[in-house]
Amino acid sequence: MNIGEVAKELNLSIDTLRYYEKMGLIKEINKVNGKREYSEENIKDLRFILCIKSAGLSLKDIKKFLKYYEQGDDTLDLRINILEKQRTILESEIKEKQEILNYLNYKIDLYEKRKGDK
Amino acid sequence: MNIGEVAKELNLSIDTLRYYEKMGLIKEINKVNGKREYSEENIKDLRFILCIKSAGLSLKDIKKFLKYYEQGDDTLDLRINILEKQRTILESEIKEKQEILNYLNYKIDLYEKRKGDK
DNA sequence: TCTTGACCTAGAGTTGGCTCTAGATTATAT
DNA sequence: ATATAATCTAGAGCCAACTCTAGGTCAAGA
Repeated sequence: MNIGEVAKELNLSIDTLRYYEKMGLIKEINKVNGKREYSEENIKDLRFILCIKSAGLSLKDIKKFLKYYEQGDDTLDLRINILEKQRTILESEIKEKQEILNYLNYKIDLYEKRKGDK
Repeated sequence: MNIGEVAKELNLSIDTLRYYEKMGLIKEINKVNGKREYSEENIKDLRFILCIKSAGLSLKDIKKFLKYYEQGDDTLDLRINILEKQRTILESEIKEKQEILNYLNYKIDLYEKRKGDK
């Protein structure tokens, strides 16, 4: 599969695919006549990345996660650590946004009342 | 009040104060011997900015909001619009993060189980 | 007088995750 | 032979909201 097909298949941009490779998220793609030729395994790797990415991990954490993943089951705890750290971050982001939302609702209410008073 | 005192009082950095001024969020601060001298009104304006900022508005939206604010009660609806748009954004961010969190919990569960199996 | 510390400016750098640009190469269709 | 489309590279640009840098001014204290 060439890069354009992979991009379409995975719903990523071509630039993003090259970017992930440059960042070392995936190993260097084999090239034929200077053009990337993605193997099934490459695609599987990319799908896995998108999967952990959907847990909200940064590319940096994804890279760390993959490194541990390659090292096998001895690193399960390390991988769990990454996910739990991410959970903590997400929980506090949600809490913060919820508080902002409450405040915003309060403000909107005030404005609506003032509008009624006019 | 000089800039350092204001920064301490409002818990902002000096750079941020100058930045807000440069961005046109607040009017130009009066200078004495080339140094900013903040009036009580300047501080009140800044507090108001921080107040709407805590509703999660971008600086761009804050600026728009302030512009309407100055124009008086005729712009109440316009201001409400800004706040409601922000509410919509916040709600969908929370929802999205909640979904990511659910997925993350699911992943962590899987990993914990695998750990138990080992 | 000299040093310290707070302030000044314009403009560059930071962050993450892309996205775009310019110029080159290659394969395919006419 | 040539036009088109897809690919390649290195490196710049984008976004927001700051943050930092370099080099300069200024007033007060020892």
